[in-house]
Amino acid sequence: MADVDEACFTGLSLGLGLESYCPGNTTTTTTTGRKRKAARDSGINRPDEMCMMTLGLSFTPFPEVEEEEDSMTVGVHGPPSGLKSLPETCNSINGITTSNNDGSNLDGSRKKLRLSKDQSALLEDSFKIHRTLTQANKQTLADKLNLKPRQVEVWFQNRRARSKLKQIESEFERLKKNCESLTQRNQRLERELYELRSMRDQRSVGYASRIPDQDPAASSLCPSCGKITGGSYS
DNA sequence: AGCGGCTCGCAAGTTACTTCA
DNA sequence: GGTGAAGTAACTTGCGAGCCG
Repeated sequence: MADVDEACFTGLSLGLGLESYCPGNTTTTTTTGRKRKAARDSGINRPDEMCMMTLGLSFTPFPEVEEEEDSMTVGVHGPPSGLKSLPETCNSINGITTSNNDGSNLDGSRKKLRLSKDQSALLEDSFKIHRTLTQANKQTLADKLNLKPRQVEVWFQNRRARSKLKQIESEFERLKKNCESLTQRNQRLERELYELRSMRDQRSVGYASRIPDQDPAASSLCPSCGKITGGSYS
């Protein structure tokens, strides 16, 4: 059964006009259930819509272009480059379906939508309010933006990921600066310690015979005056 | 109450496409 | 025009939670 599911989600099998696939009628594993969900989110939630895809393959979108490969693929012989660069908010150009409902071209290549500034802005605004989506929210946004709910969902997932990445990066920068600062401080203190030890050694030359060697850790710097405290010769 | 199957949402990681220097 | 890097839409996989029989 899983094989059938797989086949139904490839452009090739659709192009061959396999019998229509009814997502709700099959007993599936968790994985295929997920695919079913993805298909539903992409707008394929009715068997008749699967049939529509097959029909969509039955014409030649750009008949003036000779086929270069065995398979009839709209992606390969697709719209003129001028059209292709237009911002597309749906999967059709001049009413001709150019991609599968899963967002990929019929030749199997992935079709990538570029969100407009307005779309991005609205999604950003929504993200600022809530980082996660409710079903209703998702549908509302999708309607507003003329996107599929699945696309809104994906955008939020990616946005959360980007947000987390930036947070990690800024945290890394903060810790790096902290580390640099502490390193500098450590170097400064080591220099001071070295100087103080030198001073102690010079002073202790005269007392060497009278005062036993002190543990450097036993003496410490007075934070207010900077002098050595705790030593017997301060 | 406990169990198994299913669905759903999410995070993490990856792929592939677009844009820009 | 070609190319590599960066950005990002879309995808895959795995996991946990909730629901239901």
